[in-house]
Amino acid sequence: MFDLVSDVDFVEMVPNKSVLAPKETHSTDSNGRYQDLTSIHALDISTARSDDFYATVSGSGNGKAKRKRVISTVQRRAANVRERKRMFSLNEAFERLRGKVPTFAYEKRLSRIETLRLAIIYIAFMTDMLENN
DNA sequence: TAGGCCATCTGGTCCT
DNA sequence: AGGACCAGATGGCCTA
Repeated sequence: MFDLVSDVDFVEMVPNKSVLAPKETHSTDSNGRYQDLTSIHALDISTARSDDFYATVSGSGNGKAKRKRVISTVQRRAANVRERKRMFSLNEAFERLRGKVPTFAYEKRLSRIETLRLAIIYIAFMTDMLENN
């Protein structure tokens, strides 16, 4: 079950893609998306009024109107930037975990799901070692 | 070409 | 009120 651990190799896995950093340039997407999303500092949220962020939605049967949060384009872009940063830090954590999980040196870079599964196996193995020694 | 993986966007919900 | 978190959708890239 733990055969791969016999060839323990804490090789630093080099990412084969430069996908670990948020996009720093404007997109060339044919749909024109990702434009001006580089820096949160470039976003001007000051012009948006809080009233702009809510819309009345017809109720779901009980006649009561719901207040749905509707954000402006500027706020949506800011949220997108935050989400990219969040995913970036998540990927950094995955990268650190890859560095701790033993793999064969010639193996290709572990995917995120592979990293998690292997980490589970590795932790179980180490726990077993501790408990039986 | 299909399938896997990933980045990104987006809207909903939770939390501070 | 607004940021963090999450999951679904979408599209691009890569490999078998």
